[in-house]
Amino acid sequence: MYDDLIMKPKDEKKVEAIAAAVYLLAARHGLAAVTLADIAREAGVATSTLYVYYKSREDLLDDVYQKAKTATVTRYSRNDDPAASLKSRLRLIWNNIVDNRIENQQQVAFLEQYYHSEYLSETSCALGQRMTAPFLELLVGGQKSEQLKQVPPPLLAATVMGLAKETAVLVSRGHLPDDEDTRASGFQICWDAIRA
Amino acid sequence: MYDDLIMKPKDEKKVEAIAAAVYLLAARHGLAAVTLADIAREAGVATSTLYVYYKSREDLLDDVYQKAKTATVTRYSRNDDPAASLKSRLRLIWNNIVDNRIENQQQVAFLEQYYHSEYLSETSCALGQRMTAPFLELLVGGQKSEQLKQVPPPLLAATVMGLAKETAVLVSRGHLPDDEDTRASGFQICWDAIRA
Amino acid sequence: MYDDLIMKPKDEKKVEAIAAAVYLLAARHGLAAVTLADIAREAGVATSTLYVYYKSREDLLDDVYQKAKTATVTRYSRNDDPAASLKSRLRLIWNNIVDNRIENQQQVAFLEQYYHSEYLSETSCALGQRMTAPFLELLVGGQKSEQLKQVPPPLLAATVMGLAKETAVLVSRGHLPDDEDTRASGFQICWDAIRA
Amino acid sequence: MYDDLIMKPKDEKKVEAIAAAVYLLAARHGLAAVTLADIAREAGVATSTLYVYYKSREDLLDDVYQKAKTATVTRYSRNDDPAASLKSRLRLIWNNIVDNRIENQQQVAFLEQYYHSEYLSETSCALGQRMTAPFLELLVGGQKSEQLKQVPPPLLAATVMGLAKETAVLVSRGHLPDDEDTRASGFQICWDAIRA
DNA sequence: AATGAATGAGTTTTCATTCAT
DNA sequence: TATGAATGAAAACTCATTCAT
Repeated sequence: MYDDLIMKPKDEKKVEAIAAAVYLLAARHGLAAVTLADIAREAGVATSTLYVYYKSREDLLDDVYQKAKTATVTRYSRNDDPAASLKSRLRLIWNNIVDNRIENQQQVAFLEQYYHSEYLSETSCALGQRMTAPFLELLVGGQKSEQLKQVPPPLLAATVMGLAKETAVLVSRGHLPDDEDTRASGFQICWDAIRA
Repeated sequence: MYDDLIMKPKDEKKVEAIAAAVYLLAARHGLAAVTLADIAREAGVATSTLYVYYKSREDLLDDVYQKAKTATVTRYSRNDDPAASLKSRLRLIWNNIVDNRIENQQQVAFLEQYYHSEYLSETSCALGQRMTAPFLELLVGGQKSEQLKQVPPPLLAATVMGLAKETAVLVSRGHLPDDEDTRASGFQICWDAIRA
Repeated sequence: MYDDLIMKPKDEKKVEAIAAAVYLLAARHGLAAVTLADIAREAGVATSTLYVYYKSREDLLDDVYQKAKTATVTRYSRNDDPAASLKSRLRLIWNNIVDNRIENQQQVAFLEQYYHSEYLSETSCALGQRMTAPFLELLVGGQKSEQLKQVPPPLLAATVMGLAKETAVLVSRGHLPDDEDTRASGFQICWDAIRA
Repeated sequence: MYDDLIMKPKDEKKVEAIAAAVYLLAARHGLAAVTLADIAREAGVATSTLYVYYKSREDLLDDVYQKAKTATVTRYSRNDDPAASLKSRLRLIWNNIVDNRIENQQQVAFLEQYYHSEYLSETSCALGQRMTAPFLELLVGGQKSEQLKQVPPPLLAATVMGLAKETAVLVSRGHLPDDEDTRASGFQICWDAIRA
């Protein structure tokens, strides 16, 4: 009965309003409690309008997830200068991750909940890996120049991202101030963790 | 130990079966998709029987959360020897955290989802902080003896736990082998991260 | 997620009330216009109760169809005496069909609409053929004794059933009186149609 | 010819495409399952375009019904020669009915479902009777010349039409071959049924 | 005339919770 | 204590219809 798996997003503004509504509501009430009626109300459209853009609730959330994931990973490498030193580049990336977590709390809250709550579509799953490939290459380069520990590269990557996340969470919850000291301490920990 | 949230915990076996069902289903299908009917079926009781043990769905999940959280945190300090060196004690704790994540994946999956998806009851929230207090004290002691970095203690705690988590996730997903090398590299990273 | 294809009818009275509601509403408003809320109201239960008995609207209608079809075909051979003459037996069957159509108009109305409106489940489809087998044998017997025309037996069966239906429809619509004359004329036409 | 039910029948091709879509979809999925979106897609127009031609869904179906009904009844008397013998004329009509049912299965499927499923508009209802009037007159003529049974004329009409339908259904379903024998047997049954 | 987009008013379906036994 | 059955409230989803372009 249905032709296409994904419907054409017609009005980009509405699609973005829908995504923003999902982020907000997931962060505020928890993804499990977010209904299509909530999303529609927050996005300023009728519930049935959501079905003009998406075939089902699952489709909607999956698309929003992909949008958010792409945006997030893109922010990780913002202002990255390939000519800079390894430590400088990692500091920038680490800061980008912390910034992203703090500035886009709602998006991050949604991403983490959706990641757990439903089996991601294969497309979404592959997406994550594709985006982190350049980051892995940077780390491998650091290992070759013997600046970083000779451990499995995914462990290095997980260390950087995990530590950035922990710092950001502490800041978001008010356990740490969002200042230069926090950034300095946080990255020092990160750098000491991975350097050779 | 038991407050009024739990109504008539006569049959401990049933309570455990219910908790086990919740862990399994949350890990398999995502907590948001777990219905009381699912839990009852998996636990081998009738749906209405759940109300013999709990006042509501929220109560049930909250109790299961507290059980899991307590068990988890308890495992963190298993075999801890207060007389041992700081590094030894942290290595043991780090390994305990990794072990717990690998051996009790379903429980951990539930804990993380529940933590995100709904506002924890105050009781549950306080629980987490109470359990980690001794760990924080250990770290503060390490700072006083100048073995650890002079940064806010929560940052040290988050570092240890975050890094243990990252290692365990890589192992669980098959990206790293579950062997001595992994443990050695993982803890080396952790120790370098926090040591002065 | 679901265990059984067909749920166990728990309260036979309710199942019958549901079926009766479907017959009544299908006859009154047309099957396409019958909603689950209508059925529930007419049957004196809550809408959600329908889902205690059936997995979906389709399942419900399919089960009601099978019930009605079985009941109908059973009525066709009511009081049939295998020892009676061919003509007597056919007259009885023909009358039974006419009676059924007149007395169970609602059921018949539902059967005809459901037959058209949705692709019947294979089970339902097979049912029809199984029930008419004895009738076909009777006709074949009549051909062997050269009392009936030597034409394909399904054509004889369709003739008897089709003519009984036409008579019943004329009576139901008030175009013919429901009396002995009508029965006599009607069966005379039928007998002349098939006799050798 | 056109009343106010039809709004702007400018493009006859589109109107025909719409009707064809209705026949096809009603036969394939059942009339109850046919949505305006389905019809539009099958007819190659936008859904809202249907409202250029019709005021509502009901109007659309009613118009399509009238078209189909007229076409069908017209086919019944195709090549009818008022000068021919009664039996010849009835044989022709009987064959025309069988032909129509076999050749226009989709149209017939739609007609029967629409006839059952919704109360026909008065116009549509009257149409059916108007079309069959000449046929009734032919039968009454046959009774006057004592060639046909002295029974209520509607019974004779129903007999002829009902038997033609049954034969056609058996052929359509593959239970009978579409050959001369089938036609001969079929009409023999019909003629024996009604002749005096 | 033709249509893509939007929607209100419904429909089916789900599920936590209650209740009689 | 345990449960099968029932249900109200709310969820997802559908679709005929409207409207700006």
